[in-house]
Amino acid sequence: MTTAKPATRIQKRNRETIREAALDVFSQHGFRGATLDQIAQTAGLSKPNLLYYFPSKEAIHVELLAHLMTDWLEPLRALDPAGDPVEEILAYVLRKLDMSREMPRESRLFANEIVQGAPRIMEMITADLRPLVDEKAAVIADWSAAGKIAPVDPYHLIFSIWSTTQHYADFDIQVRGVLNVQGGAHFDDARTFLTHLYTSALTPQRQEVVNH
Amino acid sequence: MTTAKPATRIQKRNRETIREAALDVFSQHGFRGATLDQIAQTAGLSKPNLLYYFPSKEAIHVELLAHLMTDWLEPLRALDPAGDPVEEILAYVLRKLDMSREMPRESRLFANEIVQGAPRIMEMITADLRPLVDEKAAVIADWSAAGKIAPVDPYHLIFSIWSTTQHYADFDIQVRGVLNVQGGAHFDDARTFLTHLYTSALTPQRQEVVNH
DNA sequence: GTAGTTATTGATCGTCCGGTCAAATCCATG
DNA sequence: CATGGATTTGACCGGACGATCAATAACTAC
Repeated sequence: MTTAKPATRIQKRNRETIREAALDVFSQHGFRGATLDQIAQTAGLSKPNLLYYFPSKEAIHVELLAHLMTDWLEPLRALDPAGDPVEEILAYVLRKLDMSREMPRESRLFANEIVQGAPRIMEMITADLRPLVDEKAAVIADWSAAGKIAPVDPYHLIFSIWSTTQHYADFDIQVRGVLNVQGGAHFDDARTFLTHLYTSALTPQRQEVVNH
Repeated sequence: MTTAKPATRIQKRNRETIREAALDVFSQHGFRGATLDQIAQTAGLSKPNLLYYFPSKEAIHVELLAHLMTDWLEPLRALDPAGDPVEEILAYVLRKLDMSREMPRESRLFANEIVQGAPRIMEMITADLRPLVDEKAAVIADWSAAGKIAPVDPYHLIFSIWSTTQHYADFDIQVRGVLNVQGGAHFDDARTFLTHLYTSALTPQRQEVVNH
């Protein structure tokens, strides 16, 4: 085609600045609650200048969601069918928990969108998320059938992992309100708890005969 | 004071109609995303008529949140220190799951608010929620110490119960997108899974000596 | 039925917000 | 340092939205 985008040095810098600011604002207020003025001010640019780099408010939002979906699915993608079942799932849990601590804005961006019916990313869910979950759920189902982990519904297991880990990002304000803490110290306790929760739920009953 | 509120028959009916409509709209679009016109249309009233019964958009929202907080805490309040520990906690889990199926709008209303930093209900969290959680966490901690349930962090146990159950209401659209289902049949699978999850996590290791 | 209160609404106000545009400024290249 | 494209911005537009108000309609009590 006739597409030709040299992509200036200034363009790269400003588009990234805008993405960063938009992530801040969108994750905090949701799509409708965020304003271009807020994003512009956070980015240190003027409002018309935002719209010089992105065609619309929605375009910024969609780009953010699309760009982040990849990172978001990476931990599940990394679940290795050849690895030790309990270890693999536990590694997935803890990786997700780490992401809640390190990328709470991204988590909240998705949470905002999905709670409100995912009007702008439903397509991504069925096109990208579902196939991946199907694939990994099959792996987990195989592990269950082989007696390598306790028999569990793999889909609901995955749902529970998403919810328990993302809770610390999405409901951060509530967690802090209840625990009355400021920093991130409670993530260690969460780690310990979730390790216990999933270890006991997944470890097969007849542990003594596993290695025979 | 000089407060005197006879509360007309029409007032009762219309205020309730408005609350119902507002719950619909706020839970679906969040506070900022909802408009008075939407609420008015859903309620079958004119916009000025809404504002005859409530002083402002925010007043409707706040009243909803305050009114629902009580219902929301009831299941945890019902956790009986004198009951069988595992049964009590499991009953709490399943009650919360039922509420996600039967009251998804209420769940999403809170989710929307909390994800965005709980600007309008932070006070309720520290004033109502925290004391109750503290009280029940102490009960659970006692059960742990007495060896009646496995040793777990009571706060993070409660967080996990909130997140796993409310997930089916708040992230409903994602759950349906992944499972490719329409009705509510998956709630049975969720029930089975969560029963397994919390039974295995809470049952003490040395089960044989429990009754002696 | 009529007086007085309660309820309803069309019209309108002021503000906010997404988006546009023309003019001005910046900047890389010859 | 001149030229042409890239970048930036002040001013503005049009629609949406929360809220107000005066006027009308409906209802209640006597």
